[in-house]
Amino acid sequence: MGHMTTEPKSPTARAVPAGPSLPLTERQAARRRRILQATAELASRGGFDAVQMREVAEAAGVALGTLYRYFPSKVHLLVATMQDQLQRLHGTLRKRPPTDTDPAARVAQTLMRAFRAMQREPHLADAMVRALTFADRSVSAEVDTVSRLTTAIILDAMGPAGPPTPEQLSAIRVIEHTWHSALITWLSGRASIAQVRIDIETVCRLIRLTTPQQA
Amino acid sequence: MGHMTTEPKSPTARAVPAGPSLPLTERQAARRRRILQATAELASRGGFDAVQMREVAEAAGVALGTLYRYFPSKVHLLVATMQDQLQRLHGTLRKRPPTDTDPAARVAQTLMRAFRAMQREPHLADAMVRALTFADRSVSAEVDTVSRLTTAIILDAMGPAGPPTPEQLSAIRVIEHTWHSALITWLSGRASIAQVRIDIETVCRLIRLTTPQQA
DNA sequence: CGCTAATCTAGAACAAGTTTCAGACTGGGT
DNA sequence: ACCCAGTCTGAAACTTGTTCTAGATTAGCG
Repeated sequence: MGHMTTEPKSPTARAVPAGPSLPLTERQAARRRRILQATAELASRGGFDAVQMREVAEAAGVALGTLYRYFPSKVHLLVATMQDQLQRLHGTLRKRPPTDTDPAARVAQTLMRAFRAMQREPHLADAMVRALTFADRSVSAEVDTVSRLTTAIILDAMGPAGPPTPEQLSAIRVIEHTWHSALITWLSGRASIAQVRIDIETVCRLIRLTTPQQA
Repeated sequence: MGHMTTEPKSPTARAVPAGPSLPLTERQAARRRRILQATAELASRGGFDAVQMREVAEAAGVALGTLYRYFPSKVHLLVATMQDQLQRLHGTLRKRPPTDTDPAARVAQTLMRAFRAMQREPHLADAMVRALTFADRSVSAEVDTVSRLTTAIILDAMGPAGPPTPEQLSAIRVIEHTWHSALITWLSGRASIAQVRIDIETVCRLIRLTTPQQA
């Protein structure tokens, strides 16, 4: 599996960062898109194991070395894919926000919607979630981005509140923990869909604890 | 990384199961012990990546093939190590149960004690927890054992209650989710020790919700 | 003791992630 | 049009998990 000892790249080594901060050539942006699409397709077919770097490279019409220049490891690649999918989901959710009046219920509703999306592509979900929890320090930044995206989605679901209190942020972190871990147990066949729903609903009660003020 | 397509072993292939159900020779039990110890030592030194199957085999004085007969994959090996360590921890905790009167606080206290144990061996914790969350269906049974052990520890901490209600079991599942996921974020450097404590304390409030009867 | 099946060992072989390298290609600046 | 630095390609090499094989060893049994 090669090493991966988070050492800073030597001064001459370059990388192709992800953010729109760096000016990518049109061809480069296209390459990146093709890579992510190939990854999602392979993942949808067979999950984590089916995403093989050589196959991704070939499917994207790119040399193996190039793939590694864009994404320094398989885990980076899959976490980037998750960013991509999450962004898409966020957009979808914005269009049809949850209907319930209770913030806790809205969050649960939103997460269940996301969960249903994953049920439609369980292999893809497997690849992304496994990568996410397997990621080591060298992927911190990228995983953090995913976490921030998830937080944003939950905050959106909670409704048009002002700045969240520290207590609410704790609750949200715990909800995210539960979300990821419940997904894992579902993906590895140790929990049913119903059980995941119960866990999500259970943890969402924490939100109620932090917003005791009633309408 | 080879395949791992959970196929039933051919009728002639044997495996050396773990449970005390199977009568292991003394030599075999010793081999198994040596393997687990070598694993823990290597893991303590350098975490998941430092546990290399060839090295484990050599350190345990066993052939590579034998190692694979006892533990069919690296993940199996590390999950078994976690079972081992958890059992040890459970014993230790039984001796000095938490002191607080509030069940929720007792659970939090217990988990923080476990967390402190992990802080003493962060690399070992890394190896075990990463294996646990990376495990796929072929390791379900073993991971489930770990989960049951964890549940037992939490139930112990909650105190001498009768059979837990379904609601309490949900809360416990959510606590376990949070526990695993919070560990992951700590191990990958995305959360501080303080933050893990807050998350644990936050999620433990769920217990209070399920035991409203006061003393 | 001597037999047989199961187990263990040493080592080669294979698979997939990762690294490396020499040469072709591209984009911008002159 | 020409040149340079940076990029991309194709292919080989290396690492580590996993599998396979042929031959020793061991455990139990008559």
